[in-house]
Amino acid sequence: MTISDVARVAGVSVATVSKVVNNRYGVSPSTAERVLAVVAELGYESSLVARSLRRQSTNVIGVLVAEFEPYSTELLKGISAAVDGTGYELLAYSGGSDGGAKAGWERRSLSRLAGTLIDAAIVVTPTMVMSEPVDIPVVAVDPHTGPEGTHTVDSDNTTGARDAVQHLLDLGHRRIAHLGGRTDLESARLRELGYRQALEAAGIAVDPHLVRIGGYRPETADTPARELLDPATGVRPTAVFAANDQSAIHVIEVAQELGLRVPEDLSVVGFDNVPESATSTPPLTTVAQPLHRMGAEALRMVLDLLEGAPREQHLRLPTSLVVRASTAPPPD
Amino acid sequence: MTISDVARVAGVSVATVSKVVNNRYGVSPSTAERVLAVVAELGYESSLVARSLRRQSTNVIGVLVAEFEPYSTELLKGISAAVDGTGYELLAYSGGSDGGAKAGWERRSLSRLAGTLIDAAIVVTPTMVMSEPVDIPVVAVDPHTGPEGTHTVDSDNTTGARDAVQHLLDLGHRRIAHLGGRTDLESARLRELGYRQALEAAGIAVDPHLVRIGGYRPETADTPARELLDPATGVRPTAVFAANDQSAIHVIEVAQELGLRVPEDLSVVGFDNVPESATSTPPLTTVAQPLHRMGAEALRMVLDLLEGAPREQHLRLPTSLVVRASTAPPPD
DNA sequence: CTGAAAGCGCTAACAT
DNA sequence: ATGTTAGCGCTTTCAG
Repeated sequence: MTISDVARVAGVSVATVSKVVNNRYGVSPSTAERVLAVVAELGYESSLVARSLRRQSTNVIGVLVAEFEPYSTELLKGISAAVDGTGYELLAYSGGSDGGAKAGWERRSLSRLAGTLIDAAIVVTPTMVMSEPVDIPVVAVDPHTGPEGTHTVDSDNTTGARDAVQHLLDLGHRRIAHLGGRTDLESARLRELGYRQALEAAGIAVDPHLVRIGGYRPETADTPARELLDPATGVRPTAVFAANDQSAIHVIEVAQELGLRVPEDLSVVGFDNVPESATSTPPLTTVAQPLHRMGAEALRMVLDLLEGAPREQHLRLPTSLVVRASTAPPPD
Repeated sequence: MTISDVARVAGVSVATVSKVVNNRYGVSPSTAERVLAVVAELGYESSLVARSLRRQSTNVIGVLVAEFEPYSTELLKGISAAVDGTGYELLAYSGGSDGGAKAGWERRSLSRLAGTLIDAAIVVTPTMVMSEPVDIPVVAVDPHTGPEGTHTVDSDNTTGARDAVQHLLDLGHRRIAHLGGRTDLESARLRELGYRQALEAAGIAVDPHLVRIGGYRPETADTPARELLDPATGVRPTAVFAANDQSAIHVIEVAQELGLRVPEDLSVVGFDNVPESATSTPPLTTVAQPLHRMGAEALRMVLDLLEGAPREQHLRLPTSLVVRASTAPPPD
């Protein structure tokens, strides 16, 4: 079903059909009507691909993610709600499958889609500096290098992390471990920073054995979580602050597998407040990022960029602590 | 950054570059090496659009949704996890914005993407019969007309709904309302059927005043929810079985706004078990659909179709009741 | 082994 | 008002 089919059936040239479906001047009402009838009859819809190859603008915003997991899909919900009524459509592309291991997926995806398929892009947790700028507006959410280079939207990771650890300190914990995030992400660095700041402020030295890299994903968090909770490794922490909810939930599962009760024997705090954090057993205490709002703001920003409106290069939103049932005073 | 740029810098023709990047025969090792070096240096990545216009296959599976809300994103998580390691990439397209009101979005989106951009499609809650079959494999999740025509994946809506209502009956409820779903979706029809069956089996006549159309969305559910709970409309129900979680959560909000306590004054049951159902206050009792698995199965099915493997046309997965805190015996 | 040329579906100048 | 033509970036015969 191509434009040629329509042209043939309607007895006109493809150019005329193109003009009609794009409301261009220079076509008689009668022909336009006839063409429109054929379009409706055949159910013709112009190919996004062919059109975008020829045109400069497609009216679609790309959302580039490594994979569709709780974090990116929450963002997506916010973006989707915000795009409503703007006339733009959304195209979410996951080009970094295979365990999220393929570094540089965002540059690849951007090259593949930009310039043609999408007018602008929101890229979620890019792992690299977007050195060579593409020709379309790009907003990064939770970027690699933190505020610098491209436009970004993120939340106050340091303060959020400090609040999380302070909550554990207030409960009486002293041996607090940190299961870090992805070393290539600024957010992970800042959360660890907040962890260290909170401990220092409380006059507690950071025990290097209690700080591990969890990688943000359940699979990558498994080994470090076991090491942290293994009695053979040293004195077990009474609490774990994990760098995100997915790894925090995995810590709970590992703990329970090891016969530890949460929160009686071990307190666990996460980060993000994805909906899944409320469904774990016990429900997870976590630092909430305003993910829907972050998505909406990223969309707003990329739209402004598209229209040439001036924008601050960075937007940082506040976090808030959500206390649920995975934290309690330490044993003894 | 196009193939011509690479060709120029490498001092070869575009045809040669194309052969190199696609591992075609007939290129001397030395040229290939030189081209590859330029590709790496320039960070060239072939345009998905241009390539797909010329080729027949793109190795990307399309997921067509009206919007990114809790239901479709849960499916997406399952699809995303299942695509990992298959070599395919995912492109989720939301073409039905503007309140999800634009009927026929799935046909439009399919026409725009099929044949070029995507090799196959999973379409989520299509509102129309996909009469004119496109030339690519399509699997529908929770379709309009129920098992018929295209390949489908869904869950046992009738049994699930019966279980939900039976749970309320077991608690002692007799005046049980139903806030229905989207009339254009088979799932909504079947859930209402289950509701009626359960009441009939218990010897309770269905009160027409207690059955309203909620449309699956918070906005569309608002008015019918208020009518259901308005004392002026008649004797208030002691329980509401909503056709999905989003509208059930909205019922809880409306009830609380009206000064009703959930579950003391009003019990509420939802359907789907999206993660959000656990975060409402109180947490929602609901019928769980295996959404991740449904997404994974839909992907598996569409991949089999792509490879010409024979498949049953319909796959129906079981539901299960998840009892949380939004249900209790009726007042008095 | 390499390049010239055609063509995928469409739009935009430019004729007629 | 309509049609012809070129060309978007790429792959693929087909000559050289």
